[in-house]
Amino acid sequence: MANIREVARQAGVSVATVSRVLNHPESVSPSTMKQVLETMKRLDYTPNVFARSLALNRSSSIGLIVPNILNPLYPQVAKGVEDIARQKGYNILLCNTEEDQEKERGYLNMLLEKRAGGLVLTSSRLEESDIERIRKSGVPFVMVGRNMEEVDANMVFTDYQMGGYQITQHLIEIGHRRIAHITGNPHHRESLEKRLGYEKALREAGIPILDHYLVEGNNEMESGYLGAKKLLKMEERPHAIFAGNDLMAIGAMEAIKDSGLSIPEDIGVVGFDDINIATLIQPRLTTISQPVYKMGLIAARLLFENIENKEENDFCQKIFIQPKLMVRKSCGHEDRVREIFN
Amino acid sequence: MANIREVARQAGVSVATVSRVLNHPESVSPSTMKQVLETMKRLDYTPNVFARSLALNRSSSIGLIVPNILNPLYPQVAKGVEDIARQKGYNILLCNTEEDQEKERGYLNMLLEKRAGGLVLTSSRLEESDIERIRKSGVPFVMVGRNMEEVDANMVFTDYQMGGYQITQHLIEIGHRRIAHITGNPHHRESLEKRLGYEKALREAGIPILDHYLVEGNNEMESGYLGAKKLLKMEERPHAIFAGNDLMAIGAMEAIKDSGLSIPEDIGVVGFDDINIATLIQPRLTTISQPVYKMGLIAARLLFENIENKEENDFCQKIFIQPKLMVRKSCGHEDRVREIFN
DNA sequence: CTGAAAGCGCTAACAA
DNA sequence: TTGTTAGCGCTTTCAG
Repeated sequence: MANIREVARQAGVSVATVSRVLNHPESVSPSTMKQVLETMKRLDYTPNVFARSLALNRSSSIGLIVPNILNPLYPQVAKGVEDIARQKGYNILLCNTEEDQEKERGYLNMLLEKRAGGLVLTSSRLEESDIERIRKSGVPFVMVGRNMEEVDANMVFTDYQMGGYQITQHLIEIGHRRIAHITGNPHHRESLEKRLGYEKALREAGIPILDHYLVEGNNEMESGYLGAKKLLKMEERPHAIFAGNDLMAIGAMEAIKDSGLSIPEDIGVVGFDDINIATLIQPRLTTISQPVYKMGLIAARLLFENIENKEENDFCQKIFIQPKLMVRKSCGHEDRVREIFN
Repeated sequence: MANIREVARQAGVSVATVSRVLNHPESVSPSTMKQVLETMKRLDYTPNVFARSLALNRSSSIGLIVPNILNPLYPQVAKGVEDIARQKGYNILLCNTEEDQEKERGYLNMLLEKRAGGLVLTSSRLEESDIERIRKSGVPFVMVGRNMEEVDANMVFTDYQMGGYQITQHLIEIGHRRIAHITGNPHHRESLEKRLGYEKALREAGIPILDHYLVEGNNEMESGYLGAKKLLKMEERPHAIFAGNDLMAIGAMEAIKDSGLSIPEDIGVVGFDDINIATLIQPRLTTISQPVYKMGLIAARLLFENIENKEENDFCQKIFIQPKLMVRKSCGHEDRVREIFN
């Protein structure tokens, strides 16, 4: 493979000029420019990325950290980020943490060592001190799906509390009173916020908040199944279950079906996320929609703004996305159903 | 960040020795070894990957090319590959081609330029000449989910023809006679093979193969929807539809439901892949299962064998994985149902 | 077992 | 506008 020196030699210029053609084309005269470009093409020259990265001390990769690539939410975010990154000539380093903070920290170290050009952290479990470390490293980053209020950083997220509020309120509105909630990992801010929204809606409606209607899950389908089983055993079986995400809602639906009950006649179920499966299962799942693909796009654009103008971006943006209630059939109340599919 | 020179200085040795500690520990005396290791730890030293890559002319990234990250099949493969890569200290460069050959080729070039340590190509659309180019570049690679018989390369794939045969035969066995097939992209080898299996089963059963029962799809859900719509309009409506993958099967099911028909009473539907949604929809989808996560693991292991012993691996492996028929409810014949989700 | 030194290919400051 | 040259940090011969 030809290198820059060979191009320079054959084009009859210095390596600096060749480098300039690539990096500062405005500072090269049209004629030499043409000369060099032709030689490059003739020799099928491609700059060595390692050498370039070494000299610049940064790479053209975006580190993308996701908690669980098997949750259909994240491939959508990934696609959003990737679509922008490709345009910019960057590529994606995929890091799947399996909701494990240690793993996530390990990946973070790796990405910092590899001097990723930028970072997108989705539903990150990192602590403030980790974030501080990223900032110190100078690598631009954006957080998606997590609002760390106390931290000054670029973020794109939805209003989870609002979402939890909206969907609980909807359940109340259509007549449910005994409403249970299966939370995500209770240590996660998002889970807490969804729950706060849930409680707020209950409180406003004058419905007592019952501890035993609050079941702990972990965002995986199985925990929804288990959580629902637990709820179904209760003497005062809930009228409806609000699961902290769609995966758990689907698990809950399975549990309900397995118990010989039907949805929504015997018990309503709603979720959060609006993953694509939500419209494919029966009954279709009422849920809160977040435009995840778009959030990926937005995050990536924001990231590149920071990569490209490192200096002037000392002000962080917190981009708030309004969640949207998708009323389908799993919550009951047939006449309010809006069909989504096709 | 400390560099190798600083470590060498503080440890009172040469940079070469420090490098040796990292790369050829067997050639360093225990005492200096200890000395150097301690200094490294004290200075919190991490080798600069760019410099290393530049010197070695290869990186510690695995390029992973997938046709469509939104198809739940591929995140599973990705996870398989990633799980192995992480163990080996490699990371994943994710490339999503959207089934576009040009895009795939673009990514391939990028990965070759970036001197990826290895490549995993899933359901690749590349041509023989592209494969030849990879081989020439010396970058080890493994293909997943595509069998290029004529090409000598490492491959992990399932027997698509067998799968198509098995599932069609099952449909025949339980009484269906008019069986239609919605193909994947007809230019893809896998689609062709599935179709050949379908035709073979029909032929063996003495059922005529009808051109108009062969509808062209493209592996996306919508094409399944459209394909089924087309089939439902026919005078002699098919008894069952074999869709080339689960996504299309789900699309077909939607179309059937939209037409007011029921599955499997009016018409049976079967798919291919056994993505996780298959057990979540109603009726549960009869399909052909491939252990995709495991295939990812196998492919990655094979890849690292090649990365680690570049010389001695001049023999390519073609790893054939037997597909498995998962009989559920969408094909009809209740009494043969085996439940999967518990 | 260890050290000196020559690259790996590129960028950018400095000079012209 | 262009060229010279000093790094960037590491690996690996080649000597010792």
